[in-house]
Amino acid sequence: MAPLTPNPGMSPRRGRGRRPADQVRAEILTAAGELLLAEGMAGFTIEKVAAHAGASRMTIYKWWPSKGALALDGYFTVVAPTLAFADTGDIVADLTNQLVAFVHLVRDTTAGRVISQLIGQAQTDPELAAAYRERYSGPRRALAVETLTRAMARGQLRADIDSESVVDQLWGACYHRLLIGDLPLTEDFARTLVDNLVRGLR
Amino acid sequence: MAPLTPNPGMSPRRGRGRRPADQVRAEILTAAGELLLAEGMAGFTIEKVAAHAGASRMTIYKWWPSKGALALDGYFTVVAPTLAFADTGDIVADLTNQLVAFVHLVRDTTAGRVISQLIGQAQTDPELAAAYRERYSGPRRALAVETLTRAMARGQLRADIDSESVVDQLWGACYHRLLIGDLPLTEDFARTLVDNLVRGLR
DNA sequence: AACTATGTGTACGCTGTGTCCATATAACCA
DNA sequence: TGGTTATATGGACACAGCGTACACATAGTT
Repeated sequence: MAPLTPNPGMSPRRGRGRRPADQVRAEILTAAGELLLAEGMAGFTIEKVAAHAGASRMTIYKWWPSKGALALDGYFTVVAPTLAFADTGDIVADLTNQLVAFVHLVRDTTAGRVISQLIGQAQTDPELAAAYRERYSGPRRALAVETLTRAMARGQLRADIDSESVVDQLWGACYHRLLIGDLPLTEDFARTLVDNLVRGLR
Repeated sequence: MAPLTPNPGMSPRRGRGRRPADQVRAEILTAAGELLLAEGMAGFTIEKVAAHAGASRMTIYKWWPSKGALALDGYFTVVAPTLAFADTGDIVADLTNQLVAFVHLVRDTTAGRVISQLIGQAQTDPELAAAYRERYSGPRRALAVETLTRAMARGQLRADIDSESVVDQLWGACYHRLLIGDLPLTEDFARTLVDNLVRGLR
């Protein structure tokens, strides 16, 4: 189980001495992302990242303040953010599509495990938590709120809705199943979430 | 910052040799719970638990398979489960009360930090994850589903609701704010969650 | 009184962290 | 072209925590 080739496809290490900073940074980030996808946060150590990048630990400590920060950077390097949020004018369809896409990302790729472990790590790493909010959850929440607000303006939803709370009831519900895992995270579940909210329970 | 007295209120250690198993187990669990509330998962180590319990690390390794398992046991020892779920016949009031109580538990006591860190740890500790599901989230989810089912039988809610998904949209939404923390977890938020779902968004 | 189960103290090796040095060399500037 | 500076490198260090092993002490049981 060693699919990670040290220094993949780069010019071989030249021994001691300085290398271009950007190149080193790029190799470290790639190595971090690959290691994250391959082994998850459990096997993610500064030492391993340094080894796979053919770099020295000192360099990593110099550029990243914490293990979590490096992991998050590595994650974004490998998994493109893809923050697009289609707005076709049909809020129910848009929400459903977005949620279903999220469910597939989380279930059918390694990203789900990585996300959950990043969130897990963030519970004891304030810097990582802040970085995660700022770079990941924040922008995504903003896009969803924006879409909901437009739907309210179009009259597809009540105008007095607290759209932030709706985000928690859609994506938060998915994260709940992802993180606790007592029930499966399925496409049907995603559709049911939208249906419950839009139609109401009674 | 050393509020934890070693071996609080127990007969003093008697040096080497065997002590009653039940007594040792009880002292370890108490120490684990107190340490957890005082320092959170970050400062929770087997060594510290052993020190505060006046016990040897070996003993802990003998009885608990992992650090997470010990933490969970310690948590339940100090924070009583309190799984009661009032059923007054008014489903909206019952859900709201239950959610508001949860919000207060999580915000106004140290339990919130501990819960979030236990969930966080569970992301890389399968044994802890299983124990958490079995002993904490599972029973709580079952009680909520049961209450929802009764309300459906009484005709207060539609009969074709998937009550499991509703649980995720109420408690899961709270956990979302607890774990991500980009928006505050307030009593109003809890009320809004119930309102959104019951009335529907349009 | 003997036996067994179990807690205790101590020591060891392992992994990972975070920090320090001296050295080498790329990038920059005169 | 040559000197200066920034930065990457290897290596070493101390520290913490985990998990294990062994010998010894003693409570519970027969």
